[in-house]
Amino acid sequence: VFGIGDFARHGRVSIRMLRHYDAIGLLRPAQVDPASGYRSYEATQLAELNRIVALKDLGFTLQQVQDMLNDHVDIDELRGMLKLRHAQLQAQIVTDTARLTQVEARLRTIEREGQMPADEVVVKQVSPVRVAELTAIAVSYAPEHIGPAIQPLYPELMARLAHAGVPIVGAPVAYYEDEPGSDGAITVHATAPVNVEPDDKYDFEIVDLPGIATAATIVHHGSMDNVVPTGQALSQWVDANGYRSTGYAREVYLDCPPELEKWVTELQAPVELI
Amino acid sequence: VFGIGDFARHGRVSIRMLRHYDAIGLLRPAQVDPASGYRSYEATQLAELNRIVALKDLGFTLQQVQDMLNDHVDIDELRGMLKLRHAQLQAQIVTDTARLTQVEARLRTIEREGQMPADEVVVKQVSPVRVAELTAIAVSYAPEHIGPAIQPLYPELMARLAHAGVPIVGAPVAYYEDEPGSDGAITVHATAPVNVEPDDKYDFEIVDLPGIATAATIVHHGSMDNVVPTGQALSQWVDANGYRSTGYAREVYLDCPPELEKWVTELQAPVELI
DNA sequence: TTGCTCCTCACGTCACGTGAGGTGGC
DNA sequence: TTGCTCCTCACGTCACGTGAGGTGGC
Repeated sequence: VFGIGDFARHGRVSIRMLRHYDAIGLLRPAQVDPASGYRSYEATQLAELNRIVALKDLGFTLQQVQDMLNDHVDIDELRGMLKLRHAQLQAQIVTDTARLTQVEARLRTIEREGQMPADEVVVKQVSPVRVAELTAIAVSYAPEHIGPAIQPLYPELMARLAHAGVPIVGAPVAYYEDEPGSDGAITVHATAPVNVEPDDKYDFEIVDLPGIATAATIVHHGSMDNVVPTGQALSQWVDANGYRSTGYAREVYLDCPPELEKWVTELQAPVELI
Repeated sequence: VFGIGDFARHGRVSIRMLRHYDAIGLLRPAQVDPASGYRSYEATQLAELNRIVALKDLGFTLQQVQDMLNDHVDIDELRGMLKLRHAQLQAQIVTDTARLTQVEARLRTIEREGQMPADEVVVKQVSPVRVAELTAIAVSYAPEHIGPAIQPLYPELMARLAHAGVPIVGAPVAYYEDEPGSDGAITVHATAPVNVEPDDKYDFEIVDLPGIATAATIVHHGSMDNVVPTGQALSQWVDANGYRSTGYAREVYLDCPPELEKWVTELQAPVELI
């Protein structure tokens, strides 16, 4: 029979933990002195404590451990809990591995440039959105072809939306697709988020833009004429951080004041790991 | 310029997070309406928010992020923080991988036996301890040779300790080593923790038992004559959970009442991953 | 007038760590 | 009498989530 201190030492847990497990009913001492409140434990309780520690080490909460040990879960629930934990651990390892790669990329940048990278790139999820759009075709993805193709579309789209009385509910988005069957030509889509159903009466398309499960994003400041270096920074980041690009980046026009150098745009490149 | 809701949507963070970042001074809104308290953000602040999110995603605390962004850390500190994070992430991945293996082992046991394993094995660290010891030699590690070799040592050790006036400060421990230059013979050590310096006057050895960095442990109930199945359960667990045994197990005699069937012993097998 | 967006408290989370202040037996 | 072990509160942790209760402009 052990005092709480000896029992804690043998079980490699803290005294505070034993008191906590007592308080929540997870592991009650074999004896409690009624006068002093001193707890005492029996040697056989060490097996019980080991069971608790083992389950806790797998990452289960104390509540889950308690349910498992008191047979509050049947075999199928138990299997389910283990499978869930299995999936969580796999996901955790995947994201930690990605983090590790990013930390390494930052360390390399520090060694090379003597300072922290500008931290501009964030990987996030982009949700689906319904937009009104006009399209045009550019002969290539080169900026000198894209710009002239897309620029006239926006004033026209805005005018048609205004004329149809359809309000814009978010920031305009541009996106690009390969023109099928054509050699290097690009379909450019100029869009603005709306909240209406498709209708033949409109002189623009209503399209549901799918979400992007994993998008590497960067904020571009200034005129879109100077977007190329920002786009390059984005693809370099993607390459250096264990991702691969899976398509053309969307452009979200967050702020488009008359002075072109004050524009703020977000580039959203769809990517996947490794 | 965005209201807090729009800004949160574009940054894929919650409104609550923006308020929190305002409260702790991490990201202040560009404007706050003095009358209503309404916050507003500028498009360019999205780059700032992205920087915060990127560093947070690497696992840094908000305090660390704040220090980094406000240049409260120089380049060497920054490198140090990144290297520390790198090491932490590696350690995290290692332990999560071990957890994953253990969850898989449990799932296999459930499929095979229709119930949760008895959860007896725990991996923990064993700290160094100073002991008084007597030794003997057994011709092999077989239980029928070990038992007769070690059993007489304990009464003798206790008697000599009592005679020397040296108090025992913990549970007795037995450990085993290959007898060098001999074919399969084992040196058996019967020990008890003490708190004295070595001295020629003692008729027992004072030895500092080293700690065990990684020990797989199991609690054995009952006489040591029946320890074999428990030892087998332990080595099966070690094999099934991605570890490898690196030596003989220590035996810690937690409770040794006169009735042999009430003994409680902990086996501590030194192991390493994979 | 009804929605919608926004506001400020303030409690809850999870598993303990860490004092503060005090007691009982050698 | 001094250490030592043990006791019971009770606050702090970290980054928000989640109401409660209320306000201002279309």
